[in-house]
Amino acid sequence: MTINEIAEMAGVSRATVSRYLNDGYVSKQKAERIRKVIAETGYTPSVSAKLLRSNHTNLIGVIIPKISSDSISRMVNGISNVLMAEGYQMLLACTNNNEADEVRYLKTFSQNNVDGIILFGTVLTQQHYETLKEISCPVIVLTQKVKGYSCIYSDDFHAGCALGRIIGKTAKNVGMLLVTDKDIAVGINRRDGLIQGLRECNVSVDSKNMRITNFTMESGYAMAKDLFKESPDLDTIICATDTIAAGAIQYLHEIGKSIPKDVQVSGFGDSTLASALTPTLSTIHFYYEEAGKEGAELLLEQIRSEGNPVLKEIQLAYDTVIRESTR
Amino acid sequence: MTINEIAEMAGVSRATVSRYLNDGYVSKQKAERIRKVIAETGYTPSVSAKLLRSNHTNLIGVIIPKISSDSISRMVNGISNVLMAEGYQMLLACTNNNEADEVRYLKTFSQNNVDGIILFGTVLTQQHYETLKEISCPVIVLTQKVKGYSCIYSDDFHAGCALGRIIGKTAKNVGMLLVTDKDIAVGINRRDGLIQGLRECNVSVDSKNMRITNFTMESGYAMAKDLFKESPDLDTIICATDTIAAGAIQYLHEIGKSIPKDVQVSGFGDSTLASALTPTLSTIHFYYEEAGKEGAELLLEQIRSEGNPVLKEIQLAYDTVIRESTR
DNA sequence: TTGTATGCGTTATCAT
DNA sequence: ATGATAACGCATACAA
Repeated sequence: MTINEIAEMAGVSRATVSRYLNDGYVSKQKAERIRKVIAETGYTPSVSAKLLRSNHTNLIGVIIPKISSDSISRMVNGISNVLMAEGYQMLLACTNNNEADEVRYLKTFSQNNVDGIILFGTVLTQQHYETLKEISCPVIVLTQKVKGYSCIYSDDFHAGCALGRIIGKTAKNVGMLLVTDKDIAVGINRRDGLIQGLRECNVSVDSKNMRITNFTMESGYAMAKDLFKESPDLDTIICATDTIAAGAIQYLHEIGKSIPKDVQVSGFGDSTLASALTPTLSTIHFYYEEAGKEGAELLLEQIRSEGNPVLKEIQLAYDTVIRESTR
Repeated sequence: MTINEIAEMAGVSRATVSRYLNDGYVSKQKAERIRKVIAETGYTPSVSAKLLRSNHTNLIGVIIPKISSDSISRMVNGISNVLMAEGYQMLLACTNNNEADEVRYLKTFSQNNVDGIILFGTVLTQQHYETLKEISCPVIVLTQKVKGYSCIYSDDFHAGCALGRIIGKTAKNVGMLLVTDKDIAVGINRRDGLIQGLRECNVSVDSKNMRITNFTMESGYAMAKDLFKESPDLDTIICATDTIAAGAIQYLHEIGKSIPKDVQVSGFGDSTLASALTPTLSTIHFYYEEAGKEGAELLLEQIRSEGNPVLKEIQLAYDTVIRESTR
């Protein structure tokens, strides 16, 4: 079924059918004839042909570091809802934390003429910046603050402060399970916020009691073990994510430490995991779904106002969620 | 940048450039000239235009019921890896368990000329079958067995048997936390397998000790509560998914039951959750990532052999994973 | 081996 | 209000 056949069947020109489909600037009678033919044939216009002319694809590329993450899937969910509602489709690329793949997908998406890109930032290299510059469509960055681009991020620093202030009240010997400081939001901001909050309670953390994990439960377990080999008398383990905390808790169970009596533990992110753990995990709640929603809306706004780029930075709120794993 | 400009700059016809890009049926010298110009300009062919002619998009539509699920994200990961490696892109649509949306996305994808569709089946209605029939591109169904379509599914029934046989050895009063029996794989097959396995141990389950949950932790919690109000002396809770089991465990902790001494608990799926819970959860491991991989490969095979449709059913293996939550 | 000409299904411009 | 016609960027049958 093409517009030509419809036109012929309705006894009008294809231009009229096109107008019927778009402006609607058609006489009552012809409109009715066209309507009928379309209904009978079940004709739907070719998307490719339409796009060849209009030069936009209604496709949005979304690049995420991994798919099996509670926080990421919540954000993607927020994005997806907005996009679908607005008639856009979501192209999802997963890099499995491979920075080079991030750059690669950035290029692929750009070549495929997506109307916009949402990049979940983790570590942003020089490569990233160069590729971003070459890209013609709007890009917005999620979870990291990056100059020159619209971005949505959480207030990791102050969330860390808030959590640090609470935990600091009942902490003496603190160990920290962190992530690479190449990740500004999670690696640096959370750490610095926590340290600042603890300091306000006159608690300091010796750098020998800090470990870098790679975001996984296994690595949380391993580094907790390592930490206790170094300092067996730790009474507090602060983790950069809930997943890491889950690994730490596993280890503490294993060596028979009671949580929070012997050792208190905290996470970050308020994942499903956090309330399923025993004891339930004290953590920071971020409005991830909201972040995704805002991100998608911002992108759409940017797409629609082509020419005058609307650069915006949106910082989302957080809540401290105190459960059973802290004293 | 269009193929015309490249042709002009290279001093050849656009047909030659096109051939260079596709068949490669071009003389050395001209090929070199073209290569150079393309390298200089950074030209990439317009996808839309190419597709208008060739009528295929290199796009694969994937429809999933929800994104924040361990099993689903593992399968999607498997799919994604294969697709990306083969130069396809993945269009992801999430229905949030809304059956009508499933049908809607099936149509949308079809209209957008995706080359193939992977449908994560949950509940398949008459609507689904009718829409599937109208769709011209290959479709493969994941996690459910459906006649007339290629599908990949786990052996839920026998997995249930195996688990039932093990748990049956130490069970007397069994409660079950199930899901709707509209979901053949999870709702019926797992249940029937479990019951069969238990029966082999001369354990039977009273239907008054069964509850239907809606896949969530909250619902697992609520139905466990409901179950114990009915039968306070249950010594075994068998759940249709790990997530449901997590909710049940939460409730058992709350009422002070010791796991597995007082009550043993089992799940299904071997999610990350399963090893993070306290006690760690006995469950069934399914090769989800493998399922996704096989699904994507099967779809690609089907796309490439257009005309003679290759209908295949692949049933994946399972492992029983016995951890601390069972006796 | 190369170039010319045509068509893919739309939309937009221009007359009428 | 409507229809003819030209573009969009590419691939391909055919001619050379």
